[in-house]
Amino acid sequence: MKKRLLITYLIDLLKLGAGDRLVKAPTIYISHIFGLSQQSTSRVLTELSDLGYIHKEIRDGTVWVILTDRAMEELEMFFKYIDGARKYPGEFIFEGEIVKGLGEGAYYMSKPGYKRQFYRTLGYEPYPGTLNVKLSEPLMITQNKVLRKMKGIYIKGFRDESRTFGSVQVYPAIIMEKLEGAVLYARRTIYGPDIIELISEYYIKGELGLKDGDIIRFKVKLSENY
Amino acid sequence: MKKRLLITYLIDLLKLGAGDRLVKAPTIYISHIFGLSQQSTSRVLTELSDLGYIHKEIRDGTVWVILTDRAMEELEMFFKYIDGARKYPGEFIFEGEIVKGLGEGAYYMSKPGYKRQFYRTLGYEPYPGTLNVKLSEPLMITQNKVLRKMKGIYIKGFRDESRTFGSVQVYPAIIMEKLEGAVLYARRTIYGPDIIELISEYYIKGELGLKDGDIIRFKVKLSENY
DNA sequence: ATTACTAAAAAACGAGTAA
DNA sequence: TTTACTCGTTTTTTAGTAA
Repeated sequence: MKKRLLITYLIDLLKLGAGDRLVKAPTIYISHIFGLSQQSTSRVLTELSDLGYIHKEIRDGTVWVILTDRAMEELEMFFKYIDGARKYPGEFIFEGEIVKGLGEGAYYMSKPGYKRQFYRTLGYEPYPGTLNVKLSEPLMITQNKVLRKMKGIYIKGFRDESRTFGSVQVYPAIIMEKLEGAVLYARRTIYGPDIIELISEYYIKGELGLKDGDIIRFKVKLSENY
Repeated sequence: MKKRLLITYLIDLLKLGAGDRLVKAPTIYISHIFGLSQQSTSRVLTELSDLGYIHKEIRDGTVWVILTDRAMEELEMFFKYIDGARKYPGEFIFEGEIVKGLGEGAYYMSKPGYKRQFYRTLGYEPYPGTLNVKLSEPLMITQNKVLRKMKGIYIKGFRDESRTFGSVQVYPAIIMEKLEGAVLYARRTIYGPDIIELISEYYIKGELGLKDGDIIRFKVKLSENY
């Protein structure tokens, strides 16, 4: 069964008070909450138990359940997601750890072919270098994959004497609620979906007093154009 | 498709910012958020549109969506439910309008066969009369159906000279955060699931300064025994 | 590039029912 | 009373593909 559906059932059980104690949960009346038949309800509870989301036992022939820590973690993540959707609709908020890049960002950012286009679309020439952020939460990684697919501001690739440079996309971002910058996605990249790259007019770490290993937060607000 | 599942998709769209403006939502990348294939995503968006939850249009070959008022109402209800589950797990909070009953409550409540048992289980003899509350929100009505099924404190039926009196169940409740009382469910009742009956040691309306037509709130905390 | 139809496979569902 | 199995039916899903 799909996880997002399982979670809605966990919410129902949480509401019954199963978050911190065993509660009586006869399938025949839980079925009214779940909106399923008694049989399907039994099946769902068994599946939740098999997946380690609930502890289920039968006393005097009726089911009692309590949510596991695993379920509570899953619920917390879901609630966090919902809170974000309610409070900051249209915003992608990221949090991750600053990691050392390979230094190749500086090389690319200094190419006039990119610099001109950045100036035209973002209003400034970026500092020659990118800041790499390592995402660890699964939610962040999904968000990164999705944002990448959305095709923000398109920066065309070009070729100089020696080689070709691929196209990139950028999304204006606010870093640590202070500094303007942008998320940068290179068409061809060596990084996986757990790394996200930032650029700005200024040297980000210096400007914000941060160093490698520090936690950094930033948000991308989706514009009307993408 | 099940409503609870539809709502999770609406939350995803809300997060994208579709709550107040048309947002670009190409099925191929929305599919990453939904956790479905491109084809299923297309089908889900079509269904959401058919059900009146989103307005969907195609510009230059890609889908743009905006949530309808109907969807926002549905989401608000869901959020309210979740907030309740998080803040008051194990509690059933009711809100409804005080309505005039048929006066038959007073007759039943004055029967010694019931009075003795109420005293033993609730610790007091109830005021001879019941307060009828009319529930209008669908969530409240569902909650009422569920609570009724849960079998709280069991009060046995009995017979006197003339007739038999059916069994009832009660759940201790706190009325308007002040007055102790109980929800009463008669085994045989003439009321539908949109009416819920309250009893208390005192005359509830008098004690709380309420009259017919006023809004009343109360909560039932599920005990460890049911 | 998209969207979304068709068709076949997979998953979920509930009635009947045993324990 | 319960729970939960079997099994036939319905619903949901995705690959392939046309537009």
